[in-house]
Amino acid sequence: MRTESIEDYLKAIYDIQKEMGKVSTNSLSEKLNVAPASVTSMIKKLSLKKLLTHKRYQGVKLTKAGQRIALEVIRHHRLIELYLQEALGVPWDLVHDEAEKWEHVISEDLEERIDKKLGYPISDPHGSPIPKRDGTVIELDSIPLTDLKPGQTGEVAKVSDHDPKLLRYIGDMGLYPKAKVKVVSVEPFSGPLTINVEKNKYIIGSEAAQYISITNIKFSKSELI
Amino acid sequence: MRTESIEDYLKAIYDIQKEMGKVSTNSLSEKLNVAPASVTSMIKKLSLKKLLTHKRYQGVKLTKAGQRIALEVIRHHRLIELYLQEALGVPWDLVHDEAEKWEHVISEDLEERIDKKLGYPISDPHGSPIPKRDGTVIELDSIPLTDLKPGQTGEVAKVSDHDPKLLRYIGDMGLYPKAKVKVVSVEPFSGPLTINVEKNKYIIGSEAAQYISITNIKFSKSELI
DNA sequence: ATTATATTTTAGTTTGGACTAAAAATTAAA
DNA sequence: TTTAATTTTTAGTCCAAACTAAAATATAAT
Repeated sequence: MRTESIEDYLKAIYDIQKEMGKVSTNSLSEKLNVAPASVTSMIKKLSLKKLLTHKRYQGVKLTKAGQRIALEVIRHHRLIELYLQEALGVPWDLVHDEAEKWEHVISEDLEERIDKKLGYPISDPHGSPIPKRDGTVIELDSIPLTDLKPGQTGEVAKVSDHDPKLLRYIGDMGLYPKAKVKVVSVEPFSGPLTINVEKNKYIIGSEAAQYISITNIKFSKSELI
Repeated sequence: MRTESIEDYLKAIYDIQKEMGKVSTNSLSEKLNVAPASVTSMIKKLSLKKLLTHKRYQGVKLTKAGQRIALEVIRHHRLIELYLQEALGVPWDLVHDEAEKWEHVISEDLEERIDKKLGYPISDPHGSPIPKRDGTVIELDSIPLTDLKPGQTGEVAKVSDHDPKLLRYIGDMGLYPKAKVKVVSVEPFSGPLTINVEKNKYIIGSEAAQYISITNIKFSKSELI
């Protein structure tokens, strides 16, 4: 059977694999808010079902079948997020939590209708790509805002959607996907960054800035963007 | 806690209470597709939580608190059904199953948005009333199509949504809520009915006809409606 | 290399919600 | 009114998925 819990684990594994490469028991425990021992036993089960492989103390890796399911669920999630925003005006800091529950119960038929209504979109409100129904994804490469040097400009590729408060903060500065940013200065020792977002100047802590991914990076001589 | 299962029980109890008056262990078992023994133990739990009262061998009755939850879930369900039809074009025989799952996970906030988008509707695609957020419902009274005498006309009030195949059959005859019907003749011994639906003549078995509720019943001398 | 720390796994419980089989209570029929 | 049939409840299991506490393994530090 394919329970909600299994879907959550597979999705989490996919996410962590993407972000950090290695997927440890502990990282899953933290991401899913369950005890490490619970993760161990679920890993055992998923391994039996051939949805992942596991080398003790070396982490976990999705099989083709496991990745397939993960991407299906992620596709649900991201399509739903976008739909909630576009069709029902749900603010972007709330779409995640709503989608988190709906993603497990939507039918393929309804998903198809939503996809069509949205015009077969390729990314969600936070800039993450929406996997195709056949299980393909195009992850664009981008780097954290904190890695830009003063004078560099770029475009917001995506932002992390893990914390609504963070999203509201980011949104208030206009840092939506596609927004043009220029780094004016960076304080040392993981200090704050001074940035321009489409003409407006902001100061943002590195804590927050690391959750914003930038693409299309260039050098700009001009004062403006 | 308020689990999905608890919500399903309360909803089922409300429905049966409405349809048949008495809510027996067996009727719940049948409606929910679980063993009678399972019902007994759930009744015990719900009784402890003061969501219903129970007299052995005499059935079950929702308390105020229990009815409150039931109506909340039913409200979710019916709003979702209508939304799926109106906004996403889901055919009326499929909205029920989809809503059955979504109803348990939708937030109050999202429900409010949907309600607003639909213009605060009062009934779902099958003609059942949508409870208000404060827990009030107006159930219009109506009688089964099988109870009409030849020559009587009426208007479809609601149709049962328990079986998609039945809904498709009913829909093909145009028997949606508000449709005008005239009973031309009725065969004895629970035989088929000959009816006119907005100018078209059909023959329908009493099996199906009993699931169609009619309101606004009058006598018509004319051949037409 | 030995000790200390961190990570992961075992072992054993708990909880919710289902199940079967058998017993008890109620209602209907002879 | 005794028997038969129906309905409901007990008693005991099972399963998924979580938990805690303790043991085992791996990595880091002295």
